[in-house]
Amino acid sequence: MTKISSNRRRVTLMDVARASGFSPSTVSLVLNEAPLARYIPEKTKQKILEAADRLGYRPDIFARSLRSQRSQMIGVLVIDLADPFCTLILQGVERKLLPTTYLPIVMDAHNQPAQLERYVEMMIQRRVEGLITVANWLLFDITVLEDIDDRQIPTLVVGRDLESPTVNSVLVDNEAGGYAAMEHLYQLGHREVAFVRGPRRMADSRMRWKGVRRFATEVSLRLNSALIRDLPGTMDSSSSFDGGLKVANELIQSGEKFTAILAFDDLTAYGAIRALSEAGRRVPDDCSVIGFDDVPPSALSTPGLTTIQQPMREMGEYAADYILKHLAHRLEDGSQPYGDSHLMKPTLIARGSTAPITKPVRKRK
Amino acid sequence: MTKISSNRRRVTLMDVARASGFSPSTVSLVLNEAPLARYIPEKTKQKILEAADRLGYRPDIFARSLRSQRSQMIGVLVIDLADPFCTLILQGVERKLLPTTYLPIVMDAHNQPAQLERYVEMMIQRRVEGLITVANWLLFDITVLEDIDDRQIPTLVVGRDLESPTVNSVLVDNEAGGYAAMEHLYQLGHREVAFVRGPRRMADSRMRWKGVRRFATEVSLRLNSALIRDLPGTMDSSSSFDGGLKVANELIQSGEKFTAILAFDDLTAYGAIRALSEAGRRVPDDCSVIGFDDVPPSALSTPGLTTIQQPMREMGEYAADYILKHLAHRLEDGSQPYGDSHLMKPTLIARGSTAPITKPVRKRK
DNA sequence: AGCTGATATTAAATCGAACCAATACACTCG
DNA sequence: CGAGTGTATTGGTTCGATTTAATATCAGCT
Repeated sequence: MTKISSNRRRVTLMDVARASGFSPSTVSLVLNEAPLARYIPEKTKQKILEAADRLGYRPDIFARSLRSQRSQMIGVLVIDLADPFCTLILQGVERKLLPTTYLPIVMDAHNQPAQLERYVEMMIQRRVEGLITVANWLLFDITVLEDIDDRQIPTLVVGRDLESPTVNSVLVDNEAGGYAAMEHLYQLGHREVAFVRGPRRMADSRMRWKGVRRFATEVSLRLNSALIRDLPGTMDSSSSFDGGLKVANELIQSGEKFTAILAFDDLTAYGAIRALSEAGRRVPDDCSVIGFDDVPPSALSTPGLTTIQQPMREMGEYAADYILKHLAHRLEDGSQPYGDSHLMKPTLIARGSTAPITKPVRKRK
Repeated sequence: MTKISSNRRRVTLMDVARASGFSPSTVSLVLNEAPLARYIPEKTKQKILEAADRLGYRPDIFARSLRSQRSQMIGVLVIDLADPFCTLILQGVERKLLPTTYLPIVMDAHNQPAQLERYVEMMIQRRVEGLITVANWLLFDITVLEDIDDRQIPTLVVGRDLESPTVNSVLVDNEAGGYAAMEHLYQLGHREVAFVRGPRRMADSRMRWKGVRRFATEVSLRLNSALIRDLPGTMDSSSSFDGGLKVANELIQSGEKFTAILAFDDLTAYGAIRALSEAGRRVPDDCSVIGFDDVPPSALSTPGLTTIQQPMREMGEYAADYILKHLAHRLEDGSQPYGDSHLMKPTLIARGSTAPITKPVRKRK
């Protein structure tokens, strides 16, 4: 029965030593099940364990860290906590770390690159043993991570391909996702599809588009270039709603006919839905809309949003596993397979925002 | 120009001492601007600072913590990170802590009381200097916080009134919120309002209802008891969508006439909207819906959700301030004004899900 | 008796910074 | 001239656990 001591002073290893009649060294060996404890008789061990338990001994984490030079902490740097994308990945990381002795330290850069840099500094100062960066949006300078690399801290980037030879990453197979989204619309009968692509510079957007085009080519579908638009370049996740709204409005204004919109991500899709609604076009009756990500609200809105689901929790778990693996093998094998990026399969989630094209599109003005 | 050293070995206080020609003691005094440093001439200080900078000295946080018995960490225990309510509070906390030397340590209980308990243990073990608990939903056992109190760790609960004499809290003025929501619907002309209240045992729900009734009494409006329903008791935040869907369906099935729904929170409101939609009733044309919380998706859905906004970031900031204040005065004045709960003002956010009652309600079957 | 090797335990060094008590020197003043 | 005060610096201890090297005991063997 472990008892929580309510004494004012901390219970130290020395106290346990005194109480059990052995030296601090012996107590330490026993409590840590160190190799040297193999010759210590069971009877002694019992006495020590009993004493430690009775006094409610908890090793002082400061002293232990100082001596062992280990923090037992893994930094998780997130570009924006309010972005559900980040949150879900975080939950995956946490789930994997829970049964270990490692503690995730979460820092939120609030979409500001400067914060991110400062936080990397803080992470180093706090001596994190590994670093996971969730930065789907920010196009940040890779030099920030050089310090990290310098200190032999295993690092992984989630949700973005850094195209750096020194840092590994895990992300969704954007091309497969783009392909699946286009395929879904095509199978519902849509031939005139409008596209709201992500910012030009984003690798994510380029890969998704590549998938879309690959499918179009396979079925010999010609894409109308007047229906292809990009979100503006300087964006963070929270502004993609506004971007989607604006670009969809332009599409509607253009007068080009389309029966579906394939949006860069869920928030962009919601912006498009708002624009359609304001123009008097119903979703999905008058126009289907498909997103990308499957953030939690997508299941709750009416209509539910059809989207390409990124396995975010799984990506978080992969990240944590990656770090743990490297931490475990750090001593025997220091070399990492650098520049690797692991792709995970996306899944189409069909909800209410897409529908078969049955009747001819009503034109309203 | 601060240079990041890339040497294999850490730069220690001793190194700076050797490089500057002074003793470690002197170096320590200067770098910490300790009281005793007042007699040290500027010239010496400059030399030491220069040496420290040149070598890229960073104090070892383990050693410092051990000696000073301070972790410089503040624990933030969150009932569910995926809940936007928690996320926003977290951002408030972080914003306040950013300019300080304190680091927030976030732990996510994933809606499981058992986790919460385990995490409190971990927090104590990691020696957090303060604790903020965001637990709007969970009706957890207060005994968990007893250990905390025992150790003189300043603690604050956000989003729930614990009704405990030993722990303070900050939360929104739920009664004022309920009042404002009802007032809004009334002013739009709604007289037949349906209510989806929260679980009976939740203090939040009771207070909101009190506000609703107070307004109704003031304008002599009789509430139809057939239109008053409760969400089931055993719930977490993620299931309130399903709850809202189910209860709203029951209301629709009941055949009672109503022109608006006042929901316990935003997710419940979204559940209700789904139910209405499935029954062929449009929002807000056929029925207005109002929520409570103003979680981020509420602004993005179509129609946007009218709701009572909780000042979540501000509550987070208040919490951080509270802890910082107590930490600052810990030594001179250990006594806390226990059992206090600070109320913050909610704000009505009118969006597209509520509308004036103009035409008579179409009845569809 | 002397040696080996397994068993059992501990003294002492270490991690790096903080800080109290001590020292050394230069002054001023009665 | 010795006591007192302010200025400048440092030696040495402390925080609490880990770990290496060392010591002590005893059984078994030649």
